[in-house]
Amino acid sequence: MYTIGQISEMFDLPISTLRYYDREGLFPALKRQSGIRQFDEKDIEVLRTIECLKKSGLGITDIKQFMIWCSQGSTTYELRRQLFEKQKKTVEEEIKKMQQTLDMIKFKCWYYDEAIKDGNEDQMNPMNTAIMPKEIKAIYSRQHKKRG
Amino acid sequence: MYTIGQISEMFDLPISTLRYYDREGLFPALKRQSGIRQFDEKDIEVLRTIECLKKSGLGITDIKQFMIWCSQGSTTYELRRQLFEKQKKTVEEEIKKMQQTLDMIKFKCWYYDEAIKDGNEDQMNPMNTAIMPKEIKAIYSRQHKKRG
DNA sequence: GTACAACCTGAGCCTAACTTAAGGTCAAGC
DNA sequence: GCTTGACCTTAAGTTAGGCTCAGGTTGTAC
Repeated sequence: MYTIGQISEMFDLPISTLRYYDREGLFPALKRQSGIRQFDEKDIEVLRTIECLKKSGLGITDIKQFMIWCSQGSTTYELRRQLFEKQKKTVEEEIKKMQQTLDMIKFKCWYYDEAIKDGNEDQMNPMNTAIMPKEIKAIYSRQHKKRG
Repeated sequence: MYTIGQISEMFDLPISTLRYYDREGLFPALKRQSGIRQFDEKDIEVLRTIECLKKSGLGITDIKQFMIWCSQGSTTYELRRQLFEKQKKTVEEEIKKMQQTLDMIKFKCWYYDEAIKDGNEDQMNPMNTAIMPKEIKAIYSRQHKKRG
């Protein structure tokens, strides 16, 4: 059994955040002793899960839903599996987008290296597509509809 | 020359967002005709840049700073380059973390596949570390300090 | 029996990035 | 000459994910 202060140290999370999670219903099984929260191993597992789900981009309300499903036993396995399948796709998509953004940034680094060497960038043209390698330009232009 | 409505369609951004960006000073060179915003090619380039910087995780205030640097000409090349170098590292880090999260999610998918087959998950143990492959467990356990 | 730390609650505050509401201008079409 | 639609402004509201603070309780040490 751990107090909120011990858990706070353990996970390096502010006490206020843990209370907030509890208020939002993220610890359906958390016990109390004359008002004071008592965290056991199961609550620690729950907190680990919260951290994982948060990292994957889930919001507090979705995490709450997941915790409710957990407390409902094996009838919700399928729902929980679906949640993770969906989240898998989301994260995979996100990684792909980040990779494109990274390519863009790498181009910008190169661009400013050149600009510093040459000293001839057009003042209000922070993204000169004319000199852009075309694979970068493709990513860049994907961000808006064609005109005309 | 484009109106705010045309730009809104072009970039699939709400008009309110474009006005918000303008209010925040993200279009230092935007012109007006009797109050009405007139977007030209340069403003479109600026908006593309805004979208790119946003994707890389930059906040509005940092983007504004960048736009100010752009309007200050070649004396700020170095500052702008540094911004992108920093951002490159940030995005690379983020991709790494996302990759770990993805591994975790993949494990969860597998876990629920098994649970659905066997029907024997421990009810309040949403993350059973005992059956976790150890490379996943390592990622998972990294999230909190050791106890005892 | 009192000092002190650690806990509790509820209400309100905060930031980011928008969004909505209320009220106003202006040109075109009928 | 009035309605419609696209534009404008300022101010306030929203959502997420917390944080802070005032005021109160609990438990252990001396």
